[in-house]
Amino acid sequence: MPELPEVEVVRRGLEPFMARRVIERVEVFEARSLKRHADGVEGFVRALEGREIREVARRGKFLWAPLSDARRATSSSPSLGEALVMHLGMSGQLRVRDAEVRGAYQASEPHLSEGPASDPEKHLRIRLHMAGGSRIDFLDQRIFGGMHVSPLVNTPDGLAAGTGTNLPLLPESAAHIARDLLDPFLDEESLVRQIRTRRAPIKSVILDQGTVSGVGNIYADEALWEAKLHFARSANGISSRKIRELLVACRGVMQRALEVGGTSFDALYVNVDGRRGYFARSLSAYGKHGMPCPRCGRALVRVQFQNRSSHLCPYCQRRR
DNA sequence: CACAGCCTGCAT
DNA sequence: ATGCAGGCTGTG
Repeated sequence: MPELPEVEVVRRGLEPFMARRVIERVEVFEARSLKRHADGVEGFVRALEGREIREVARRGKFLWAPLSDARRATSSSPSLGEALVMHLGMSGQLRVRDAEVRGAYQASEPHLSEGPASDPEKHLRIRLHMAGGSRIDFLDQRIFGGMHVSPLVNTPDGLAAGTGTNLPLLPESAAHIARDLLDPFLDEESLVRQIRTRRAPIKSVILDQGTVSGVGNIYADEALWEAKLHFARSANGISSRKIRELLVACRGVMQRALEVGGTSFDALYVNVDGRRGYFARSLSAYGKHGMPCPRCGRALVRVQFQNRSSHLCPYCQRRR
């Protein structure tokens, strides 16, 4: 389940193969992967073929690639350009096929201890052929992710929109997404204040991408465990100090995951070479129900919360 | 703010 | 056959 660290690993992997390269040809094998694209498969292909990608940017779990302008802006409809937007959803993968990378992929294959290598063509939904011969394959088992082309709009604060870009532009379709915890322009004190105005359970608040982006179920449970907070506590009943502690835990766990290539909890998350991340072995709470809490030794539990699993230590993380 | 629905693969 | 996994959108 890709969250911020996994998406950032993918962004870094894509950059050398997409930035300042022209998209020569686009193949769409699954129209449902373009659900969020306004004018259909043909429109998507037309919007991309022959256009150059400037860079690869990320905010939270959203990736986008601003396109060099082919379409001229008119005075009646001034345009800031558009971007190819990519979201991995639950099970999306972006894989680079290139002589260089294929070598790395095959060399790494024997280290993929868990299970056989997956069929590289399975669940192939979209393929971008880049000038220079590399291919970007979008694979997605569950089709929760996808691609679309969206106009770019100004960031409300006029600052760079996210990681990998200096432009104050982000896709209209992702304009409601808040800055993430690895964003240098995140205003943390105002985030703390904003969180404390909410009455919802703290876990719901940190999973709300419009409040702070990039956190998903895995890192939410890890950070709540680290900060010794119960998921169901109302955000407005928690001290500013504790909220700050939680955000530090969130940033820390995501930073550490990023450094080792992300978390591959099951076979669904891999980087652009098809390699898994190593952070699963560092998880303290997520998926550890029945095992001793690394802090107090009592058994961790898994409970249902808002139709999702939450993992916690009932002793360290009490409601009050 | 809460919840259904989107999806497929795998476990029960 | 049924349930579970869950990021995000759209509805109430």
